[in-house]
Amino acid sequence: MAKVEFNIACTLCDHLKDSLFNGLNPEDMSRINNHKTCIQYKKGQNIFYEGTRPTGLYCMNGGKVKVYKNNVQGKEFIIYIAKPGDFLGYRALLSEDFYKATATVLEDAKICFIPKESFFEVLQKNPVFMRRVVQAVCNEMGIMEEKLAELAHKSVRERLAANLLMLKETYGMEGEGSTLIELALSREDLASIVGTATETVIRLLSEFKNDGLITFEGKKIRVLDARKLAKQADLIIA
Amino acid sequence: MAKVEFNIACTLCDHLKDSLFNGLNPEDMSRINNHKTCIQYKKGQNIFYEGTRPTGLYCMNGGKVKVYKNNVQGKEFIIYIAKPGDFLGYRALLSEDFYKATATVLEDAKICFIPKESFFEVLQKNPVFMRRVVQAVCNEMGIMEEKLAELAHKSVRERLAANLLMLKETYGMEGEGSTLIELALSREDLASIVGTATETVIRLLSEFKNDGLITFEGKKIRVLDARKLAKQADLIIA
DNA sequence: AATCAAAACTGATAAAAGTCATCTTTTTCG
DNA sequence: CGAAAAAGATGACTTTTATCAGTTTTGATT
Repeated sequence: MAKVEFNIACTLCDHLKDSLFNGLNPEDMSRINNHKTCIQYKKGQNIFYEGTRPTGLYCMNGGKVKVYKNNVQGKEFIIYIAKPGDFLGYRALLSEDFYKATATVLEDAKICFIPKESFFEVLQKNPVFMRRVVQAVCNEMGIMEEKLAELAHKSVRERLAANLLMLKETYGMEGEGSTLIELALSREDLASIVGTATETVIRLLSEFKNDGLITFEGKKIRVLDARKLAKQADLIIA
Repeated sequence: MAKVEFNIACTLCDHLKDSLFNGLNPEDMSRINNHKTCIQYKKGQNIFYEGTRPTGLYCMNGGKVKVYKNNVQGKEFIIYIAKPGDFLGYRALLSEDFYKATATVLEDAKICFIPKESFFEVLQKNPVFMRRVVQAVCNEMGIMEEKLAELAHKSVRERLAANLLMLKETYGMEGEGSTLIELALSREDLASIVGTATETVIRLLSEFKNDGLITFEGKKIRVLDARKLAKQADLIIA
């Protein structure tokens, strides 16, 4: 499981359009580009650990990474799943804090590392970029507030349904016709997203399947009836 | 319940030292000061509503304000309780978004309103201030991640104990000897903080009281045995 | 002080979800 | 390929917590 380096110019990156780096002026772009290190990771490898200090920013070029916290009993809660174009570990970096979560590769990933100094330099010189970062962070916060309320007052069934819909939206292929969740999650990982026990997820998934709301395609899940699923999630009434 | 204006120079504000405005240069400080409007609110009044657009930033000068989301069935989840020195509503403002929560006065409050334009002007002109705001936002996010994991995997009893300790730390008087939670919360509000039913909070509180962990003083709660409470919260083992 | 409303409390019950044990299927890897 | 491990699935059982219905207490108002 050795780390393999690769290289791609940021300007040629397929995911630049989805990234916060999009629209950066050439000077700043090359500052990022010239200082980055790009590494290929295999499934199961860790990107960073809870309790350690960030030394830079990770920028996803391929694959999927889960960011999660472990509680005392070793139970995992997945805070989010990073996809290409996403930044990783910026929260701890920007608040000059330890990592409060661990990041582990879910699907073989290509990730670029930008040293703290380079990132901060661009951030300080470029108020427009700073503004966009702030906006993204605050957006993220809004989503987390939503999740908090959901976790506090929705049943596991509702949360599972809601998360399946979210996963379909976020990791489905582009275009409206996308119904397949392009992410092979284990039942255990799904449980860690929803905040419940693995057995409960298994039972509910097979109920959803029996009711024709979803099907399993290999390790992936296809949403057959998004509307009924939304009803299960209590997102639409009646 | 008419709104009553008052005025206090920012430089003379008792809570400047706890605020993100602390350390602002005189020019920026007076820009904020000259454009602010300060209003006294009574318990129960609303500061802003979920679904509306922010037009500026609120800065707490006195009292307490709860920021919460209502779910479909009308159940409330309190995201945080703002105290003097805190900013209110900056998340939606910075992400150019609607308010995703409602703010209601818990204890008669004095709140200053800074128009969007003035705030953004200072933010843009002053990268150090911007940096501090970003740091605060990211810190807040770290706390919310913690809350998410707590909500996902801890029992109601553990969460209540943890929240009582948090309330003691945050709203107790300064100094180590502070054991009284300086905030008269109804059982219903406490339930909305913990994410449970009012009856459950009532039952657990009286258990905690019987076990000598807390006492009631009027409408307030005093933490008698923080160590045992931390044990109940599963924060320390054995 | 009497009245009313809201908040606090109590008990009974039911539903939801976790845990544990076991079994089957799939995947991994020498 | 075949053994071992991991993931998935199922059943029985228990615990936790929500819900409902009702009572008591407190506080506000006239």
